[in-house]
Amino acid sequence: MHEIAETGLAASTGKIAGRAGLATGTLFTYFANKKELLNELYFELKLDVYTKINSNFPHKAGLERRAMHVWSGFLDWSIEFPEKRKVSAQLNVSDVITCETRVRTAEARSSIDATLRELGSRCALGGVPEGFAAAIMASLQEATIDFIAKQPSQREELTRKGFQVFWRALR
Amino acid sequence: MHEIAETGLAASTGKIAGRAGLATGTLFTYFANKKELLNELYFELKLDVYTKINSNFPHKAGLERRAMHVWSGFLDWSIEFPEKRKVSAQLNVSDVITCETRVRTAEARSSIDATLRELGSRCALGGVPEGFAAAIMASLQEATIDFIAKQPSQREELTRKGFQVFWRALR
Amino acid sequence: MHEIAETGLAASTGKIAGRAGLATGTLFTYFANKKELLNELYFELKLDVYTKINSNFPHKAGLERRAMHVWSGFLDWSIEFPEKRKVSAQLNVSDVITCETRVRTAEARSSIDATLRELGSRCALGGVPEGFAAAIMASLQEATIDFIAKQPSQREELTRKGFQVFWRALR
Amino acid sequence: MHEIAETGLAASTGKIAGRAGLATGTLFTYFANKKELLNELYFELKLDVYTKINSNFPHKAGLERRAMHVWSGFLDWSIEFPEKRKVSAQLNVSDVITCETRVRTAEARSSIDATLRELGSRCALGGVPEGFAAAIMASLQEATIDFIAKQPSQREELTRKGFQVFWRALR
DNA sequence: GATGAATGAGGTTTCATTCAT
DNA sequence: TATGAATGAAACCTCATTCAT
Repeated sequence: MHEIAETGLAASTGKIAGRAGLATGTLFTYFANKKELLNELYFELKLDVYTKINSNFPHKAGLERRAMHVWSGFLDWSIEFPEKRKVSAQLNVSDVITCETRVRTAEARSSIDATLRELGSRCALGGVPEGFAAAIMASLQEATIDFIAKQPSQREELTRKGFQVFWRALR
Repeated sequence: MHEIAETGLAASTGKIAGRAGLATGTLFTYFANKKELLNELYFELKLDVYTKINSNFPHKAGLERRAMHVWSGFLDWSIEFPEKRKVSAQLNVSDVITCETRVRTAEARSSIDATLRELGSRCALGGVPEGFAAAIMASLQEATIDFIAKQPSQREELTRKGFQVFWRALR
Repeated sequence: MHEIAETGLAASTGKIAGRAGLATGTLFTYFANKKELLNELYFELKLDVYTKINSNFPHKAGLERRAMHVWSGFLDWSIEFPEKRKVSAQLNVSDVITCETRVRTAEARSSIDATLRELGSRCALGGVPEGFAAAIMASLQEATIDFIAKQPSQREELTRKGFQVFWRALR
Repeated sequence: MHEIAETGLAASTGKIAGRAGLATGTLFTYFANKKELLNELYFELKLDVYTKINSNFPHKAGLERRAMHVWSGFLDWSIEFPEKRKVSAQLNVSDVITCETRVRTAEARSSIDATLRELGSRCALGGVPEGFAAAIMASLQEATIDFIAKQPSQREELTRKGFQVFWRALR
């Protein structure tokens, strides 16, 4: 992850192995090839956020509180581990992530998905396609994080304002 | 652009030259190196949307009408020229676009920026940082386009709903 | 042998070990290196045919009968164990078989060599170099086996005709 | 060819390029990959013998003279260019030669094939499968060449005796 | 004796860029 | 200005062999 955060997805397998304290060839006793390594890394990173968000999820709270939990859970993680977020985002837009990996990560979302689905179905706009609410949250989060990265001092305020944008939009 | 849309940014200079009806070496009489070529391409693509949006801009209309113009201008362009949007997006997240290019593209935004700045300053949320409204619009557009790509028949409705999300959020 | 028959001499030591139910490293407690393993395999295979041919050798029969015994002994073995023949042939043309191994295999030929030497010395052509008759038999056998492989139904006839070619040539 | 004659088919593309006075990469402007290079080499070598044999072919002579022409044509070439023969033989038993290449080489045999087919059909043994005579000649040539390589002084005699073996066998 | 993770040299192939024509 | 063969560094990956357990 460190190597990719610095060099991008084009980071060579040799360098990646070196960073991990391994010889070039040793890498391939753990991963069949580079693509598999990247998919595994993506899965690990996604699992990391999802686990964090799921861990103290306010299952019994109202929709807004739950939505806010998802919102700030992802934002906090992104700010606490900027490398993780950066690499995760790069992998996400790349074309190396297979369908199987996407399915595997989706399976780990559980409560997050339930909340977003509920939001979508009770949306003020009337019927929106499955996943629209989730996509909007994700896109707004990306925008918000970029701003927090530029102005870390306003983190709290931007986190709140970003969520307001999201909440007002859908409710 | 065609070559990159098909192959990604890793498209070789040789193939790119071939597509353009040029010999490998001739490419480098027009561009000093690949990075410059990609930056120029990005600039051209951005100029393309911005010119289109600016061309019939309703300067005298109210804020909502102007915002809607920007919103649908970008969406229409994305749907009419999917390759342009795809390549533009790929270049945008890559690390080849230089600071200079970003400045150059920003300069071509004129009326668009004015509208979005106005929206930001008159935002219902109270003070938001410079550029926040623009970033939110861009991120919501990305999300909306992805959905339209999946369900082209609902293009009109999704365009409208997406804008509602945006408008309700900020006003 | 199985692994090499399928993959060729480039079969990796790891795969070979796996086929034999051994761990990668264990292979090297039995053979110092890959070359030694291949030489040993070649020797075993040659010993296998030679033992078979020698086992029921008609020592007291006439020259033609003895020659025919050698001829069909090798052909039968090749057809009964196609993998053995294939691997043996591959090793034979490769450059991994050492001089020592060739000597060791030659030593196991005993009666076969005696017969072929006799054939050479009583050859209708007058003096031919030591080993010429043996080489001719071997080469004709290769050709014959290739044809039997293509047309298994004519095995008997081709075996007979091949021997006729051989016998008429030298007598 | 020189590199492969010395090192075998495992000769690295880098070394092959170096021998030809080219940089590693330049090789791949002439051949798409190593396999194609080897196939092309095989074809060239085969074309070389066939052209030589066909060039002064005694079309009007009797069967024996024509057969002898083919026989000694190949033997002379093998002895004059031992590297060509060695590499050609190695390629022939390897599994890199494609079906297409085999067809292409076959097309260049013309008069040679006609002679061998005639020999097969007028064979003293009665019906033999298509190609049997050709296979027998090839195998006997291999054996003969190996002996000439060991005893170059007896080249003429061995060439003659080898052909006698062949002729007596089939007629 | 058996194990298998670790090693790193070496293999093939790609590609941005140059430069003589 | 146009060409495209030539370049060689660098990429990914394999594999014979070692050695601590």
